[in-house]
Amino acid sequence: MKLTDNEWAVLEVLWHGEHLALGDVVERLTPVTGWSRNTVFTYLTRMEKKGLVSIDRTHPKPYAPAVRREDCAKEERQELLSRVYGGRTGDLVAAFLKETTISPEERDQLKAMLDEMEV
Amino acid sequence: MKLTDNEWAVLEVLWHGEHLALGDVVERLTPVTGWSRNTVFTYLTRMEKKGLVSIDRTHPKPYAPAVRREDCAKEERQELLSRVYGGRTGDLVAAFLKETTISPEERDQLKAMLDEMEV
DNA sequence: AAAGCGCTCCTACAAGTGTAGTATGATGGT
DNA sequence: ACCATCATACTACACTTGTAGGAGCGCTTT
Repeated sequence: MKLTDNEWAVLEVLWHGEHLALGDVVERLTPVTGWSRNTVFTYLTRMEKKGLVSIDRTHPKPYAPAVRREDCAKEERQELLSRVYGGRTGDLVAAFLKETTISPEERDQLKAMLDEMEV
Repeated sequence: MKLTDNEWAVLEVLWHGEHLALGDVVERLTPVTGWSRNTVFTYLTRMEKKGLVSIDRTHPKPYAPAVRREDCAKEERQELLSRVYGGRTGDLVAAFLKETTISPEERDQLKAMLDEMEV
C-alpha cells in the first residue's frame, strides 16, 4: 500500500489523536494543505475504500487511521532500500550519514547499536 | 522530480549503458516489466518531456538518462527522511539497522564513518 | 417552526499514469 | 527492387489523484 504525499498528510493528522470528527480533521489539516472541507471528506472516504482510514459511522467522531504509522514507515523504508540500494543497508545508511550532521549523543547511540549487533 | 516505480525501471536500464537504441532498451526492460515495445517507447517520450530522459534524434542510439542516479537517490532519501522522520537522521538510521543484518565488514565501515564524524 | 450549520453523499472534471494499437517512414537483407 | 523489421509518431482509453460543487439531512438555536 503505497501512499501519496497527501495521504500521508491525512494520516499524520489521524495518527495524532484518537477518533476525530470531520471538523477536527479539517481544522488540523487545512493549515497544512489549504484544502476545502469537501476535499478532506473526499480523501477520507477514498482512503477508507483503500483500507487506510476507518470510518465508524455510528460514532460521533468517526474517523481513525486503519493502518499503523510504523507499518507505513516500514514500507517506505523497504521501498527505498530495495529500489535504490538493492537491499544493501550498509550503503543506504552510509549515504544518510554522509549527508547529515547528527548530534554526538545520537552518534553514540548508533555506535552502541552497531556494537550490539556484534555477535 | 518524483519518480514512479516504472520510471525507475526505465532509468535503471538507461543508467546501465551509455546510449541505447530503442531495441536495446526494450530488450533489457521487457524481462523485468513485460511491456510491449510501444509501451517502452511511450515511457521514453513522456519521460523526455519531463526531463528524465534525453533523446538525441540524430544519434543512432538516441536514448540516455537525463538525470543522474545519485540525484534521484538523494531525493528519495530526503523524501523518506523528512516525510517519515521529520529530518531526524538518527531515528531513521536506527530503524534501518534494527531490521537488517549487515556483514561485520560493513558494520566496521559504518563505525569508522561515525568515528570520523567525531570532531 | 424556521433558519442556519455541520455532516454525508453523489457528482464532476482535469491532469497524470499504465498500457497499447495503428500508421507511416527508414533500413537492411536477398 | 521488395519484403520484413525497426523506429517514430500519433492516438486512445481506463484508472488514479487532486480538487471541489451542490443537495439533502439532522441538530440547535432562537
